[in-house]
Amino acid sequence: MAKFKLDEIDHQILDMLIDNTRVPFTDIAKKLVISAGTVHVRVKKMEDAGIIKGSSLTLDYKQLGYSFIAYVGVFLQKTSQTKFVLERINEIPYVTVAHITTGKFNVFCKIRAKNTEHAKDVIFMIDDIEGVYRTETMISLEESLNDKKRLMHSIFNEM
Amino acid sequence: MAKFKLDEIDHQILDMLIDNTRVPFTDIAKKLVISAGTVHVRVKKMEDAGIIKGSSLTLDYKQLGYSFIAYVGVFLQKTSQTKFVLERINEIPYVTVAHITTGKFNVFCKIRAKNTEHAKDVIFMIDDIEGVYRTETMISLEESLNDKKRLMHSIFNEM
DNA sequence: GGTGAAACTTCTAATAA
DNA sequence: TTATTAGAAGTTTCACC
Repeated sequence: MAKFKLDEIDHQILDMLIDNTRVPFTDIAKKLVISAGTVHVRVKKMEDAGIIKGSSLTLDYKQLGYSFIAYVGVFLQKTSQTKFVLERINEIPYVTVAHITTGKFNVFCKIRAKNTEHAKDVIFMIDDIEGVYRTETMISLEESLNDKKRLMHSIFNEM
Repeated sequence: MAKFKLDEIDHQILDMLIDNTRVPFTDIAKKLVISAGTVHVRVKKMEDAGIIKGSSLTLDYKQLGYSFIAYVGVFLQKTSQTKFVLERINEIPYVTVAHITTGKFNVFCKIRAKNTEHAKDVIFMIDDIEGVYRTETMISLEESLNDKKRLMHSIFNEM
């Protein structure tokens, strides 16, 4: 993970790919007035450097029947159990992301479920993990994802 | 957004694309023993139906100098201001996702910042929004993302 | 629905600058 | 480092199952 300095061309390439990973390199090349070979080399370099960790689809989970989102704060009996509990939590597929946090909770995670009934099952799974003392749930009534592009622009414009 | 029934082939296609959106359709076709044309048509159909909302790169934000993650709970003076405040919050590029929630907070969001100093600025931006009464921050010491594939498998295996 | 092949487009690696 | 190039590979359409 060597420190890697991105230049303006790299930013522009990421800028096009972050919205649509299947944009042809020839399109990127045309827009940036460079060759497709250069785009290819640069993307490869960013992949090798680990800046680009991968690519993924954005699916409509609502349409797949998963419209329930909640955050679950987890209290542990002992802080030393954090790693163990985190691992168990990450085994639950309905947990999309988990954190070790400062503040009142030891672990904090986001879950995605079908409905309240299903969410209850998921929360009980968490409650049942050895070392978990108590959980506190916060239900999302509406989620708004912010465009990754905007964060990227902020990052680039100050580098 | 017509109800759209995915079959086993669709699942397999998504399964391959979710890990790497640039997998050639010919590779998918080979693996599923169907023609590349079929893969193409099916992906297009899922895009048209909105199941596939898009594709995006996974970047290493740590390497880009953004290693700070926190969740910020927002208390409002009046619940009626929720929509307005949510919009203002979403204008901040360092906010990656925001929710309207039940429970103690009115709005709950995730932020990504360079460091504690920068996070302070971001939190102050939120505090400064008209209608925001108070915020409460929870700092992530460690984040572990769960594999999307696992949620997808759970979704598919029960449909 | 799906196929297979044709026509077209894109990728990639080697070479040259 | 970047550009060019050419052969390999991938995409997309379409006539036909």
